[in-house]
Amino acid sequence: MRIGELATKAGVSVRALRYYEEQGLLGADRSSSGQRHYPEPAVDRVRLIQMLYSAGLSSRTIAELLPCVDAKVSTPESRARLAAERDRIDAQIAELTLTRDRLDAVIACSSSHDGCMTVVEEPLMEAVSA
Amino acid sequence: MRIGELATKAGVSVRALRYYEEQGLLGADRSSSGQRHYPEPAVDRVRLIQMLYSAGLSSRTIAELLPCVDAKVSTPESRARLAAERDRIDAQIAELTLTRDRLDAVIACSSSHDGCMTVVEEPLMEAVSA
DNA sequence: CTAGAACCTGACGTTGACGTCAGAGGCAAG
DNA sequence: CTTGCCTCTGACGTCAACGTCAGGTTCTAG
Repeated sequence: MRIGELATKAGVSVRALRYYEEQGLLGADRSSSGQRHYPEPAVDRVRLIQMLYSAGLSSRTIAELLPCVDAKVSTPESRARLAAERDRIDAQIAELTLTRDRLDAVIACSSSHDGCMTVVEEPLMEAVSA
Repeated sequence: MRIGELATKAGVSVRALRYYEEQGLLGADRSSSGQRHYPEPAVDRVRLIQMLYSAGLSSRTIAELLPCVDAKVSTPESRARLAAERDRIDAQIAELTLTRDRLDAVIACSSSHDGCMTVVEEPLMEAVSA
């Protein structure tokens, strides 16, 4: 498939796909006239790349991770790299959960205004700064 | 307290505090010579601002949310605004959880290489694109 | 064969949350 | 009073993940 079709199927822009190639995240066959051609699994690959981007990973980090994913090279380094990013995401989830609970507390307080702020705020902030 | 002390206590840069003021997130008293002076609760406020930033909210959104938090104005609009952002964060948590599970699957596969990729990949990706 | 859609390679523009530097003034200590 | 640290206001720099435009080629439908 050509780049436009892949972009549509994966839900990203054509520019993004060219950028992924530039960053070494996504290879492409070239026709004799220079046009990019992708195999079907490229759709899933692009979606995976998008998942990792939206998890806050940089192009460089993703470029380091992807070989571990598809080449299935099970070196101790690759596994450590994957586990490290997994842990980063876990930490991010924990932090977001705290933020959400903080907002929930504010909402609850705003729905029936009591002095609940002073009760909730302190331990929550300590947990975050820790 | 002056800006340097607040920056240290809240764990952000002096530049960041001035930027928060510029964005209307953090007020400050001024001495006759023009230096900023903050009350003690500013520390918690800055930490809250940081929480919201790291949850992916923009300055503008935070500026709209903060009055709902401290003024405790319980208008239906303010509650809707808070709830909307809470839901956004919830969605973000769900997406991150999927990404983490995806990485976990890759790690498990990499630790004992079987054909687990083809089993796990499909339903997981559908859930994401949905 | 020809119009229009899709593709190509540069290359500059955008956005947000600051970093950083310049130049000038303010403040407590010795 | 002066040394040294803190603070002030601009204002330009940065970085990543693209958006967008220019100028040219290629594919496809009628």
